[in-house]
Amino acid sequence: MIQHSRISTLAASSLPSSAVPAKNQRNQLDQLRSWGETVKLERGDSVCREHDRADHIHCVVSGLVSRYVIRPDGHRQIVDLAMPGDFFGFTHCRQYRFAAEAGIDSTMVMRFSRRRIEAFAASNADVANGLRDASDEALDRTEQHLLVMGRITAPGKVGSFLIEIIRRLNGQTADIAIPISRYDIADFLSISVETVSRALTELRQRGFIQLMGPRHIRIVDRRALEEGGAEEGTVLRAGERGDSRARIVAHRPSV
Amino acid sequence: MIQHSRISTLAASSLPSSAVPAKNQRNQLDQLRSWGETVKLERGDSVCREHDRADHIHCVVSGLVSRYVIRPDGHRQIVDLAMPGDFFGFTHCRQYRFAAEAGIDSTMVMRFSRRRIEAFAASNADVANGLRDASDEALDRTEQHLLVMGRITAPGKVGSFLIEIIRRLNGQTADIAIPISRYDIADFLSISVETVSRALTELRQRGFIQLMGPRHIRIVDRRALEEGGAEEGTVLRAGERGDSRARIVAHRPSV
DNA sequence: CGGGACTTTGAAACCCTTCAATGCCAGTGG
DNA sequence: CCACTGGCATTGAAGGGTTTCAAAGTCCCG
Repeated sequence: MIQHSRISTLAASSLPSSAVPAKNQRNQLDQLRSWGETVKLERGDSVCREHDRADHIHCVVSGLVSRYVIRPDGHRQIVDLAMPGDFFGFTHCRQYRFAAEAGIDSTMVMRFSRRRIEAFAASNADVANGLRDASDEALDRTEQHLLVMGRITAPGKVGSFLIEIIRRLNGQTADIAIPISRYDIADFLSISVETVSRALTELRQRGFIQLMGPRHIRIVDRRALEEGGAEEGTVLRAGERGDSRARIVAHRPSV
Repeated sequence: MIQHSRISTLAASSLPSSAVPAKNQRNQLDQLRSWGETVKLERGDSVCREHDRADHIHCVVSGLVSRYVIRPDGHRQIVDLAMPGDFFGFTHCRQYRFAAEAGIDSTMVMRFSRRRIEAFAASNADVANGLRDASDEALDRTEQHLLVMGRITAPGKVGSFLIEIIRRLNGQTADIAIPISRYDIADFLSISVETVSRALTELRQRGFIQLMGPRHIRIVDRRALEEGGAEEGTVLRAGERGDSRARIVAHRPSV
């Protein structure tokens, strides 16, 4: 569905092969790649803070980066989960509007000086278009997040989240090794941790997913997950929805 | 806070003067502007549909454009409100992921052939960077929407929405002429129409806003609006929050 | 003047949040 | 080796906010 960025070749040397399409536009991008500094981070290590001067563009090489804000009431809201191949740090503001930190250990992040890259892009269309692609990808990603946030029920949000994660992680199998905790999921979806847990339990009880472990989930009925539970075509035993005892009677399974 | 796009000069001839910074990068952008076709739309007229082939990039000249999806259950979710100077249609997918239609009468939209503009950008760094700026602006806009969606309470969402709208519309005065209906606000915030109405009523009763008419609102206490209601520093008479009878006793007003 | 779209308000049901408690597991130090 | 600690996950119960259903009011326009 979503194609890959031209500028992905930037990090080609260190990205997993699956994330790097073989393209021929590495004209001057090779030089650009040499400009990147790669840093290795442990979970919780900061990439940048809110209100820091926005003078770098970042690219996740491996691991995971959470971008978030802390609200006045102390709540954390995660606005983006950047995974290998994802760029972040694009903005028109002088300061970053979000903090960013590694979500798991051994996260590798490449960063580029905005000043240098802008100067380069000013006269090099390839670089400029590469940046544009990366920005467009970030936009697609954010819009997808917005769609998930727009779901009304918690099982709907969590289900959409799982599908999106599996799409971005492997896209092939129905098994997910969720890279983040329940707390992270909660802050990503703006619901409470308990609700995340209950939603997963409900999805399991309805037969939509299997929980092999806290971080290991298998998608059983993708369609039902996308539709967030009791839609047309889904028949509940007792007719009520939302009750944790409700179960599927008839449904067409799909990966 | 959010700076302006280089490519804004594209529509310079028809944009309101306030939206067009005087920049010197109109080298070949003038030519590009001539490529745009401008169409005038009435409320509800379609700009593009979901799953249409994504072969145009659009720019709102005047009026307002809603971008949205219709969910399987019939719910409409608005993911973007594009206002004068805003570009939309950026995506890596071959098809648009959202429909777009005029939100008010006499909306003017400029559109550019993606094929032509891509071909031009491939060798012209100015155009490529202009497009990148426009994409970055769309990203900032979407992330802002995400922040609003992340608010927990309805008054918080509606309050943030009002502040964002006034920022994008005029940014100066405390008065807003809301360009959309309660239904649109509801679909934009993913809450029900009734809740939007009740939230506005509550914000009024608390003294945060004044309702001069359904579409005419005045911000009285911007700070309180940003913080979404009962935060520290806000003292309610009876101690409870959320009761429609609750009122502010002491608070520091600000525009 | 009636129709239709929009807005507001009420009441009941439902879902989520919050508070609380339990269980699990890995890492640590006695 | 084992108790202990801290982070994470799950579950229960109560309260509160939102949705849903219903109805009334407003405004514009044909």
